[in-house]
Amino acid sequence: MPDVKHFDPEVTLDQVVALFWQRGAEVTGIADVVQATGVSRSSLYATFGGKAQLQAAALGRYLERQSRPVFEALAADGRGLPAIAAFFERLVAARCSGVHARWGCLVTNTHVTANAGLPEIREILERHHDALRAAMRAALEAARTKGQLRAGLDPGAAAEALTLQAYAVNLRSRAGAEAGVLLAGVRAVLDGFATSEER
Amino acid sequence: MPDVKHFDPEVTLDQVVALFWQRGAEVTGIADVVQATGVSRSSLYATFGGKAQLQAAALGRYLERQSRPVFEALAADGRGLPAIAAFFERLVAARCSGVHARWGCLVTNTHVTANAGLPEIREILERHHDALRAAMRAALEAARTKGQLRAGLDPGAAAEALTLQAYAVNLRSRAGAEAGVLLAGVRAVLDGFATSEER
DNA sequence: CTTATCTTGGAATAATCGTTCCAAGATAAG
DNA sequence: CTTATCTTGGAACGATTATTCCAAGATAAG
Repeated sequence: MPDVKHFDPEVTLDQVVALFWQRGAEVTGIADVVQATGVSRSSLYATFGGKAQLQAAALGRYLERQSRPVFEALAADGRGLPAIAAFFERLVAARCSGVHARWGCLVTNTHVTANAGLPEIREILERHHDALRAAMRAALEAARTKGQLRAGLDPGAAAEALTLQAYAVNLRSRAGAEAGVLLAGVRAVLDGFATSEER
Repeated sequence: MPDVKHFDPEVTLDQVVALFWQRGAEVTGIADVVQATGVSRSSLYATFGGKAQLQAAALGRYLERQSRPVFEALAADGRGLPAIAAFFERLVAARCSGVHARWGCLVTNTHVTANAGLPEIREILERHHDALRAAMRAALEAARTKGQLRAGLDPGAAAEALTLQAYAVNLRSRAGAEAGVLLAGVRAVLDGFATSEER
């Protein structure tokens, strides 16, 4: 008997992700969301509950739609170091050019926001970090079996180092860093993990 | 003949730095500044001009008082790789424990804020980046003369990589990352730059 | 002590914040 | 087509935003 929603919450959430990603969630008001999505305040609150929950939902969706596929591709790529290099080349390209140029990464950006301390947000941040580090580690293990890694390298520490590099790329790209500079930095780290023959 | 200020602008600016650094400038209102400093709105506006300029002034002061001394110490330290290691050990300690634990770095945090695009802010961000990278490069050159670096290492790219690592340490520490994990990541990068005898 | 000049406290501004509320509209089952 | 139930548009809410304004207070020179 009841009425049904006049909009698609999935589509709306995608629009909210874009909004929070580009402008920043803290400086984006509900009025902005209403204008960008065409959905009224009432429907927004009835569907998502409030800004904090909308923010958490958008962050979770970003992780699933933007980050996770790339992480899984990296973890499944068996090439070793070339897979990691390709990951960073795609990352830098996505951060510095194209539709999302200079937007940074929503997860990285969220690290610095005021509500980063909330348990619900912190959990997603940690999930993102663990997923990326695990993917990096898988790629490093593949590199190891192919004899691409120098002796004595700790894969866990190396995976953490590469994950940190990715965060920094996201951060600096939003502030206008040049793609070439970022890639050179990444390449230096990667070369340090390789055998002298591989680099 | 005129009246003189009833407060010390230098002291006030230091208090503002602490406020913006810990809480974030975007979510800190002028009312918060008034309460924390004890200086009235009128005096604040008469002295600093407005929030945007207050923010730029605080950022500039952070760079001079917090960052610059450490950068200069790094650049002047002639030990080479141990100097860089010491820099990161102090950094991680300052970010994860003590008075400023989990505050991150004001400059790093500002990369993600909405007004990071303003020319006045962007300039300070770039100044900070150049200063840190130059200090890293100086330390790497010292390492080179001491024969600590592996053959074929590009000092510029390596300096950029280490600078990026520092940003990531700042970012992740604010979100609660463990000191040991951060140090392990840094160590992995540093080891990759060293000769097999040095690491 | 008068006076010129700056500073200060606090009220007031208009705009925006997230959120709530309710009447009007839309839906689909009976 | 009636009716029960949800959705929707939009007004309204109190709180907070950055900023402005002005009278009252404080200072130091003459």
